[in-house]
Amino acid sequence: MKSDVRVQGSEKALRRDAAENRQRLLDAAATVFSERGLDVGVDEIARVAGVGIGTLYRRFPTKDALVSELVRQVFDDFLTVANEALSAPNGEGLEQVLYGTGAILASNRGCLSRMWNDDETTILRDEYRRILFELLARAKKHGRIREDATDADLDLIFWSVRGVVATTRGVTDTGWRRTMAIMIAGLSPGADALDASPMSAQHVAQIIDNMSAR
Amino acid sequence: MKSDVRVQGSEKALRRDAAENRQRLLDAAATVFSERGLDVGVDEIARVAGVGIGTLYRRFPTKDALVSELVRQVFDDFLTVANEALSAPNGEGLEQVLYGTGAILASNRGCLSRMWNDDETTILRDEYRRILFELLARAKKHGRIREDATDADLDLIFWSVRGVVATTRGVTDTGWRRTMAIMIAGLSPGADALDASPMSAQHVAQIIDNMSAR
DNA sequence: CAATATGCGGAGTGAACGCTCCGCTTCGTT
DNA sequence: AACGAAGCGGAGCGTTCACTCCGCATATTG
Repeated sequence: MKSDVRVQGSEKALRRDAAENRQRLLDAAATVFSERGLDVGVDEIARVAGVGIGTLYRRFPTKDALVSELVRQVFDDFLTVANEALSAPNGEGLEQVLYGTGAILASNRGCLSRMWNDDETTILRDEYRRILFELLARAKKHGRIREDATDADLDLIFWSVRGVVATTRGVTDTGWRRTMAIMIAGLSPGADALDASPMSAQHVAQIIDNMSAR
Repeated sequence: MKSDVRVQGSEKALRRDAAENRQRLLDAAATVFSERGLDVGVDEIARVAGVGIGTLYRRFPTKDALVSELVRQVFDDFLTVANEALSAPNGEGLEQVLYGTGAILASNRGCLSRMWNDDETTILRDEYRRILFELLARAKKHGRIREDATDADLDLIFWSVRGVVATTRGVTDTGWRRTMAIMIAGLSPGADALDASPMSAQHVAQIIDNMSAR
């Protein structure tokens, strides 16, 4: 979703073979982490990518940095989906972005457990959440979502679906889709009154902080 | 929830000091795993329990065995809550057991990530699920839950809440409670039609198998 | 083509961690 | 009190895994 290797123009361009290898490493890492989790060793990543371990470490200072880059790309995808949903009519954008987010989560299982963020990812995440909140407001205005739904409820949907995706692995997509449908139905105007108060914004902020902390 | 040390009467009773140490280890493990996750080393568990590493390994053959015992106790608690809910009137037992389960999950964060099961735990789990399904049927009969809700939806609630609990850590209980409320509302008769088909029983079985596999 | 910078591979290093082993201690019994 | 069985501690072992280092290879420039 972003092919230029340079970041903020501060790094020198890579030699052609080096750039290729970098991409192979990212592809290999995405595949292997998805299929077998983040505990797979770096040597396995290098092997699948067809390069040496040294090459991996010349391109990514630590294993965490490699994972971070993958996470950054996932958030990049989230943001793309969110921006597209902004064009949806009649307040339908919220549902669109939620299902889109679920689909991305489902195809990036490997990175699910480590969602903490570097500075760049934090920016993407904040922008993504800002758009989600805007879409929630629109959905309310069109009567698709109940008035007492809160921004924090969207975070709950995210964490819930992430949990279901992590559990259902590659077995089926019906699990997270059904979860999404149930939660959206629970936030629709016709549903019963909710028997629990929403999370406070302070709590949400603290939780997100914890994720970044490690 | 079960103080006798013997299992199936096949093991000899422990010496008094040994039994004490065993309990201290379980308590220490529950605390430490809850607060810092399952990656904490066995030496730390032993240190907190105030015993040597050797003592830990004389009582539990592997670290996994120690975790398994904790998991078994959690499922024991699930089953207790489920049995209590069977006495609830007017089909209210389902909500009771769901919130009870959430509370147990929230107080056992450490074991969340490894829910795979030994034989004994599998029995507890199956019985627990059987009761949940019974309570779902009753809730439907009393018009508290929509007719098109399925057994598998209860598994989704479990996995969702577990995901939220894992994310919200010790910050707040409002997160998982709100999630539960939203999902129950989504399964209430008044809510919108669900925009997704349920998980098949086969898929659920496969997913649960995967959890036991490792 | 020559010259130089950049990149490459993978054996090796150090740290973390699960687990074992054995000399010493404590408990329970007679 | 005396004795054997059971328990205890923790140094140390083996393995795993992230990461480093350096002699060789390749791309790029002029």
